[in-house]
Amino acid sequence: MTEQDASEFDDDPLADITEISSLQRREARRPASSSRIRMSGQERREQLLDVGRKLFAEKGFEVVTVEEIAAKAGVSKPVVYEHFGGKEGLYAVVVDREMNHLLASIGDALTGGSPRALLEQAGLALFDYIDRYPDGFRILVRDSPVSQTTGTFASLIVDVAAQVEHLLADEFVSHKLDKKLAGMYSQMLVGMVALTGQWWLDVRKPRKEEVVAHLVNLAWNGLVGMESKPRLITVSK
Amino acid sequence: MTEQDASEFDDDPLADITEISSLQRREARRPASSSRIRMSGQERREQLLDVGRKLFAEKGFEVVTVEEIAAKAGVSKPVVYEHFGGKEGLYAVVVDREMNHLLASIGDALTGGSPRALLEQAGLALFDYIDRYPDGFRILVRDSPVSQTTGTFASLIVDVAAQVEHLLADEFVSHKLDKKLAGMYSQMLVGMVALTGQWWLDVRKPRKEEVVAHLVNLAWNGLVGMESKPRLITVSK
DNA sequence: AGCGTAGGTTACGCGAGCGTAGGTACGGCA
DNA sequence: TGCCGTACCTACGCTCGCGTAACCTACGCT
Repeated sequence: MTEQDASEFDDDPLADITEISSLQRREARRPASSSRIRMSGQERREQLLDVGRKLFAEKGFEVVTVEEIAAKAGVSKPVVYEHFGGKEGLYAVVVDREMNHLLASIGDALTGGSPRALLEQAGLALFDYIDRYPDGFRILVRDSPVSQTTGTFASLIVDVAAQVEHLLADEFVSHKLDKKLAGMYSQMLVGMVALTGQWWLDVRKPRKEEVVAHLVNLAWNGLVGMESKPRLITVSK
Repeated sequence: MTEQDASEFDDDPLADITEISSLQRREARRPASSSRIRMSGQERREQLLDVGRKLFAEKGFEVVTVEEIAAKAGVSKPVVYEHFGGKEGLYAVVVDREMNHLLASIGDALTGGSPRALLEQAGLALFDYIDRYPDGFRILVRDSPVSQTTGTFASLIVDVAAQVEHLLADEFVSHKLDKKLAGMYSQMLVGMVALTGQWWLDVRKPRKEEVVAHLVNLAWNGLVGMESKPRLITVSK
């Protein structure tokens, strides 16, 4: 239990280095003797971001070490510090980029239409993002509801829930429903979607369009059938 | 950014010690000089569990240190090792107990009735638990969807989702719906409830019965209006 | 040829946190 | 009254991970 599993770091310093296609070509026509790869600053930066994203997604911020990141990138620690000033710096950039990726995707998808169409489009956009950048999504949901003390970073879920709350509130008032309920229902919707997304990340079984269709189905039916003062059929004990 | 906030540990070694009522009485009739408290093994064990639960809930497993736990309990590190063999040991016991608490609460509440009544009762039981043991709930949801590599411990959400899946599957077949969808819908329901629970943990604003009523309302309407082959109204781009 | 610079490297200092060895206070019991 | 066990302490060793100082080297440029 106290043991870490070994084989974390490979012996061959080249085995685990993330591939950068253009770079592979560049290195291919080199004397085979010079085994060490030299990238431009920009290339290295991008590569470190890739490596970091993957590791953070797998193990979480605290558990990942700078040495680990450097090793997987085939460089030594100071390189990481050179580019990002440390683990937090790298993490911050990773999170920021993913956040922008995601928000842009969803923002683009929200091109008018009926509320229901909006819902569908947002769902599709989200699942497209999950499909394309699973590691990013893993990171964004990981330190999300937690954040309180742990993460000094932005919390996706909280942000999204706030946005959804706004949209819902408008919809509620135009349907003569209590606006104060919007916060609660946004939590329900976001939680529903977020966990389903995490689940789909691993199973990938129904096509994402199908998942979104069911998601929308549940949410929509739930919302149109909504009562402002629902009663429980069982008496409170 | 790199700084930790100070004032983690108090100067007064007694200020932060968790109170155990029976013990306070015992100590009250002691010579005031002996400031150090001596508990029975059982008492100390329970107290350490209390302290640990609270800290784990606040900061998460990795961030909490054994010294911190010991300090807050008013003892020194070896005492913790004596009882639990380390941080992981203590954590394991905390999680195990909370898990049992919760499952017992919900299990007790599931005393037959219509499916809808079942849903309501389970919801009420869950929110009762959240209400009574907020720290426990925080811990149980924290390392839940993550688990993959990080947590060697049981994952509440996964377990619960599996249970819900079973219940749903039965219900689905009797309504001529595809049984394979049960897994997906269980994720939706569990995610919905879990995030709403976390949210309510902090705001506590609508009474829990009301929250559950809305939760059931959304879920129930969503499920009865369920289509086996929902279509998206927007064409897939 | 010489040299500046970009992209590295090795090697170390340092603090935090884990876990343990060995000793102390004290109450009950022969 | 002396012994034993239980609860608890101080003090240390060790490892790991962060961050930095100082040095290296290939390559383009004039």
